Amino acid sequence: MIGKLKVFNSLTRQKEEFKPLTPPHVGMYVCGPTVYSNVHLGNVRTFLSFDVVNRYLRFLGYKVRYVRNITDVGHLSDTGEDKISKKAKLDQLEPMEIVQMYANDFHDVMTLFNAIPPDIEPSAIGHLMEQVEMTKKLIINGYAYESNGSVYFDVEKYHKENDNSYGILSGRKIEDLLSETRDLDGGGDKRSPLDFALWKKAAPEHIMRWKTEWSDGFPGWHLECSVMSTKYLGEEFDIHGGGMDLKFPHHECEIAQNAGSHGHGGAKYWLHTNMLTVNGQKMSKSLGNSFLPRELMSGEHELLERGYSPMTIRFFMMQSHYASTLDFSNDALEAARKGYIRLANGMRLMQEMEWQQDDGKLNEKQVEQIGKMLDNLYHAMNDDFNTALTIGHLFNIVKKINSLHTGQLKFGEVGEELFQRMKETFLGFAEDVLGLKVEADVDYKSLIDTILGEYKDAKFNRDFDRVDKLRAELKAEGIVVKDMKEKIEWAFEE
RNA sequence: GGCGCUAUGGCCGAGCGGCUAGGCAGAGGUCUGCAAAACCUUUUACAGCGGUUCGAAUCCGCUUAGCGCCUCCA
Repeated sequence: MIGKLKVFNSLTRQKEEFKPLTPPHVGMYVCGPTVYSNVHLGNVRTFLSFDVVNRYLRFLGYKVRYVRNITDVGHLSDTGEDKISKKAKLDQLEPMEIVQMYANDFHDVMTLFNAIPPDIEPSAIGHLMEQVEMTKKLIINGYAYESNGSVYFDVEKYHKENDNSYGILSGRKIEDLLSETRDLDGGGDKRSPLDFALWKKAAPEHIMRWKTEWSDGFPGWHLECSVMSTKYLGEEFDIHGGGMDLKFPHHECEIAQNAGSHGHGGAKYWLHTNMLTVNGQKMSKSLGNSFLPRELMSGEHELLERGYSPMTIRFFMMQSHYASTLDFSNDALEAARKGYIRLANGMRLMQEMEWQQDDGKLNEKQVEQIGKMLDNLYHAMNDDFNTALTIGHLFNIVKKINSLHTGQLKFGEVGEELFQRMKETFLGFAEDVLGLKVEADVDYKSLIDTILGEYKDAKFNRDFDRVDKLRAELKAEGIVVKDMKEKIEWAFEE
């Protein structure tokens, strides 16, 4: 390994050296989507950011257990209804149909963007028992109380008895919160407006409900992440990630639940990704400015001039740091598209390029320069996963690749050993770490048509050797040419 | 109102005390049957006003503009 990995820890608000609790193992939990609708690009950005974190840790040799949940219950909308059941009612479907539909969509989208799936993808409903258990434990420990069939977390009591630690993550002061809370959804059952639900009694019309000793109800949103991270990663684990907007109250409450039930706050390092913006404003479903991945790819959106491929979008996102906001615009996307083509061409050349001895003599200056460029890739990623800088360094290497390709730089000047290292490192960072791949952005149908045009000309000229050759070459690719009376057709070989 | 963040060249976007970021766009050149690509060179910067320092996009203060969280949100 070259240098040390440093991460910006939201908990301490500092960049810290990353030291796993039990190396070489790393436990990472990321808050996944609530599957009540299609994921939008903002969601995608967060998951792609953590995809790179996961990839880089593995690249460095860590054995990562990556857990990312699916929220299928407990997440309430502003009207106080469960998001899933609300959508189910609207579409006249079973809540689980909604869950399945959008979870499938989410997975499809992440696959398109070449994200590595998590090792465990637990769902909230699948862990109801555990949630009930944790709620009981919190009651026993005195940090939760039952009120009218619901169970709430006693924030102030927890705060007093645990070093005033409510607000430790988000930097909020409990007094400020108290003086400014707005009391929504008739929380008359709560002792304090700061308290949050662990278990909620279901209204009669509520479809998703389970029987417990407290009531027919459903679990609170914050609880699932505490339960599932603890179950699969332990009471203490390495990394917890999520979008900035989850920092408060969601993650703050998670810490409180963890500490309240077993004495440990959960993760050692908290990583938060920043928002994707459109014209300077946060992309969100509620603001109505969100883009669906599909819209971006097809270009069917009023703000878009054309469609962009998944890798172009991935590249575009990697060009900024995960903790900075990233603004979406046609110009930025178009620049990314061209930039990505340049990088992809470099990747393609590098994949195919093999060492060859030529008349070049080892050039100290080149060797040093290239060696430094390769080290820089590590330095950039080690610095809190700086993918933007990494890409900058990759482009510098692309110049060298192109020069080798055109012969402006001789292989001999680089030397075999460095060349092999260059190939391995360059492709390692581009493909394995950043998760970029060369996409065949070529319309194979028009390619076939071009070849068939040749075929037709050759036939017209009675150049049957050429005709036979073209037909054989296409057949080798699994395509049969069919000479019809009026035209020439093709089909996949059966 | 509280807490926090950001302002970099035509566009995007790194850097966060001295060392060419990078991409896109623009200009010139090399190469080339043409075109493209590639390579080389090059023009536009650090919101404003003060301060700290031998030296500041980079640290501190103020001003201005914008954003986020505080309420569902990745």
